[in-house]
Amino acid sequence: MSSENVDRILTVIQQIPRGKVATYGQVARIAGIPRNSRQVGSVLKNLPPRSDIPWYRVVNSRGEISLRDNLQSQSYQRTALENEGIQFNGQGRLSLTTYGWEM
DNA sequence: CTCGTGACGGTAT
DNA sequence: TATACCGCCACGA
Repeated sequence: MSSENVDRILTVIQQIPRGKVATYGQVARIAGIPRNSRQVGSVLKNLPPRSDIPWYRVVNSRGEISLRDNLQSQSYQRTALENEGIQFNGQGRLSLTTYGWEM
């Protein structure tokens, strides 16, 4: 993938305000690569551990954390979001009211 | 070059 | 609600 797209994807994610979340699809569209949300996940996956990119503010279209494996990162993401006031329901999904960024 | 894979998403059934 | 496909495309085998 062109570093161009990678840069745009990261730039978009950095625009997500604290306490709000965006979906992979939204990030992809805004970054200029509609229907290619897989690339967003791919980029985040390759982020260096110490990155200052708020990757945890990116969730899937169903409002869930998309880290099937790695329970470590999974709980880290959930905690990070809850620390920003974002709430989860009993099914591990976000309350719809927590969206608010370009929906 | 071909294939399988995947932090995804939309539509159809 | 759940399962099945399909589109999309970078990446590595």
